[in-house]
Amino acid sequence: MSGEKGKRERKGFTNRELDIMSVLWRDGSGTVAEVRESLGSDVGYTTVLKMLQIMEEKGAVRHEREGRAYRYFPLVESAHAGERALTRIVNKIFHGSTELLLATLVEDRDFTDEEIQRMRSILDRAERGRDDK
Amino acid sequence: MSGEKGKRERKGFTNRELDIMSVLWRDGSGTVAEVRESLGSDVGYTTVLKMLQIMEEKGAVRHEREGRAYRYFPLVESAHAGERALTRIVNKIFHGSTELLLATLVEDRDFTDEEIQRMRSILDRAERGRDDK
DNA sequence: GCCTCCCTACGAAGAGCATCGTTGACACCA
DNA sequence: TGGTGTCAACGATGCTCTTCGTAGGGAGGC
Repeated sequence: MSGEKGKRERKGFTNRELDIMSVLWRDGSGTVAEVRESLGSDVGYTTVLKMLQIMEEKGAVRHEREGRAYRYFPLVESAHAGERALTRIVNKIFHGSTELLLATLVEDRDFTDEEIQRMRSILDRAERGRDDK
Repeated sequence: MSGEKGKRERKGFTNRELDIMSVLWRDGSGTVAEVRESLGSDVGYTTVLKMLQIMEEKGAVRHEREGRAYRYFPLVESAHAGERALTRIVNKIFHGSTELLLATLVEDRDFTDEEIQRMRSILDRAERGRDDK
């Protein structure tokens, strides 16, 4: 059994954890007060602090001292979290069909010509990328 | 606003609930024994039964008698659950950018020419669909 | 010095999740 | 008719999530 990374195996974020990570990903970092502010503040200061402490234990964030306060930084990358979440959804909800996911994604959403063009480009790059291998 | 609509507000599925819904979506329906079989892992019969009973309370499934057993049917549609899950991911992880989600989705995945072509078609239809409005 | 903020640390509490043991009903059959 | 197997109902348990109250420490004002 591998000495995997001492602590907990990352299993995905809980709802609240995801709220907090979302803020850190967007802003790059945040103090407890800043994160709390961004959350919309129907949540107590010590609650946010506690969550960040637990998330640090789990290896999702780290902190640096900044004056008397701590500044928290995300350690898990959003792309990685997204990949994990998407894989789960594809498998559990769309029976492994990425196409079905894409169809659901674009349904009920409106895009501009530019957005659709950029999405086509993403598919083009994927195609070429595969060929390059 | 007396609102609150009596029943539980659907808040998304838990991990185990999603495992079970996935089986019901795939097969259309299932008895406790069938679902348990499909889950493969080492989960007890009464555990599956209990989960299904709770999910029925929450309005996610219903059951019909079949001989001495119950047959469970999904009430929530997979497309709806998928839409909800995707919205959450787009907002929390990809900052509202569907394009970023798509880029992550196709990255690290290999597709055949046919799959990519079909995904392009999905975008085409989305474009025409918008124009029709 | 002492008071008032602002910060972290600690622990507890309530709710929800996931699991299973036990019980009782019923049917089949030897 | 009594044993065996399959089923739902119910309650309990241990764990995680989320929340916050309270305590303690230091900086700055008066």
